[in-house]
Amino acid sequence: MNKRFPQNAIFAPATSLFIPHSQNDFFHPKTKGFLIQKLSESTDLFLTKLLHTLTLKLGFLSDTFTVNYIINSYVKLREINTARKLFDEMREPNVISWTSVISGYNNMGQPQTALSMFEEMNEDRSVFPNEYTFASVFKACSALAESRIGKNIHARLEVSGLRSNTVVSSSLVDMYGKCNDVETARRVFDSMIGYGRNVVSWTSMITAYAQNARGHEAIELFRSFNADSTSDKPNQFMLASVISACSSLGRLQWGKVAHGLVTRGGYESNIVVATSLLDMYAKCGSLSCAEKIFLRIRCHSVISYTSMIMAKAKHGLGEAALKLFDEMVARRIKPNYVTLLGVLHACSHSGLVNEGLEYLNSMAEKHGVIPDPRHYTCVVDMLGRFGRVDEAYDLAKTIEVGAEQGALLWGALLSAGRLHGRVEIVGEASKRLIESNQQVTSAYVALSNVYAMAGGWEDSESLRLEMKRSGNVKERACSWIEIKDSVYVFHAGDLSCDESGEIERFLKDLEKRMKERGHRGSSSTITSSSVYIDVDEEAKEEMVSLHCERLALAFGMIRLPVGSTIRIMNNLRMCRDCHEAFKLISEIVERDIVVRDVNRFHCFKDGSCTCRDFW
DNA sequence: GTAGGGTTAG
Repeated sequence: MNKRFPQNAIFAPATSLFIPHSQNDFFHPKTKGFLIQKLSESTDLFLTKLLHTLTLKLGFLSDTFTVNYIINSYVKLREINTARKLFDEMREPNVISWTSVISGYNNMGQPQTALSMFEEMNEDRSVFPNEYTFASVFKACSALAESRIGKNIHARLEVSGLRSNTVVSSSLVDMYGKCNDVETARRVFDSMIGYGRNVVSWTSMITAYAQNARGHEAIELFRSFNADSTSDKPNQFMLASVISACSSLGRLQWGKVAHGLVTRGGYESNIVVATSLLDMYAKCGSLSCAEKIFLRIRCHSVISYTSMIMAKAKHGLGEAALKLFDEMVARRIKPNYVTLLGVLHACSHSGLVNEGLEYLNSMAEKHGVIPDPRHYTCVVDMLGRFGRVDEAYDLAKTIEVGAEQGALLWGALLSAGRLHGRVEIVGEASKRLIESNQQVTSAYVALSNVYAMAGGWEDSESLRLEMKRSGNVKERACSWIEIKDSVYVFHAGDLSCDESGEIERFLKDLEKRMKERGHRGSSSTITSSSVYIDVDEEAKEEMVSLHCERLALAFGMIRLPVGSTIRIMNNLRMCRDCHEAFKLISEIVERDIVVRDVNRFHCFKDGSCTCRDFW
């Protein structure tokens, strides 16, 4: 029998390492080192299995230290079941064995199992979680967005005395952020000042703000990070979050500064960063810049395609969005439910109603995405916008939804009913909305109006009183526009700006041009404020809000000639029957951006920003 | 000397 190890590829490069030559050598301490080294390097399942077998033959399977390496090798290769089996066979798993498997479940997208293992570990009594374990467990809680469990484990962490650890605390900040408890996230973040924060801690907190619609605080914190002399430089994780905050705020200037930082940091080729940039440009109104970013992405993902499809859909370019979807499928990038939402939005916002229905009916079979209530809501909205209210209602009735999504579904139908003067549908949708218990003011107002119209004045009055008692009062709607580096806010109903006469003339001109292009007028066409007489309260507010968006646009365009800085914010969106207006506006704005950006893009005083090349 | 945290579309 040949006592030597076979001279194959596994052993060949290891000349500097110990190579066993005799039976006794198998048990030489260096053999273990050799196995461990190979296990930690392995990126191949066959090799790991071979090393696993070798470990068994050499009698090292009872050695916790060595087995941990095998477990981790399987975890890296995403063979979680094999790792778990090996773990279950261990005589004395230590905290590292437990943590490795918990982390493995996290990596496989099985946070629930990760948490079950953590509970099992706590029952064991012979082994105790450490900082590594807590960090992994909070990551599982983040993935589940389950604050009840997270808080419970946080309490255990405090008792354990392991909280003064940057990694554990950062994972806590992230966990609270993902559970929408931003205040607690901030408290943990503030408490970290005693033992140090790093770029990950800051990113966790910035992300907590960015993902909870608190973009201004995200940007403010990013500024503090940059001002803090002990901080590192922002990296791709932080920049992606910051750019996302700029998108949600529609602040193009800030987004461009972040783009400059991306360029300077060398992160432009990072797919996540690039996707966040394209989304930012699209949401800040610049579809052409978004497209430039998109075309520069070398290795596309489902998210980059979905973002671009969404961008085109929101800008009223339905057919272009659908073309992009075809391209994506042809490139074998598998669409997911968000992509299909984008496709349906594209149909909805461009009047491609039959195409939209076709996508809904074939998406499961053709793309393996089963339509969920969000897709149906989108189609209900689409049918409603284009007057097919009965079909919308019939479809809505067949959909089983939870309260939150139900509010969106019936809200869409409520709008449709109101838009097309269908009192009975408004009544039904309002009732369903109120039943959903989602504090939707519009439902109370609409139902109250339905009662009033039917002569049920007492019912109407009591409903309004109930609304006031419950404090169910909607925030005042507003629109805003960024001009140079200032933001102008327009509140619904506030038509008092100095230029109102000029704006009025501009709107009339715009309306005329829309008519020339064959646009059909409707209740939400650009009009003067006088049309609001005899419109119900809620509809009036909605219309004023839409009107103000146009005021904002008009304001920017009248005040500033082409070539100066105009920026439309992300709440500029397609609304019913206004495609033509939107196209006109987009044309003007897009042209303006190009002129402006070629000449005026400065990110840094030192001139080191290469972003100019981009333009 | 083995295990841990942060990013993008909706």
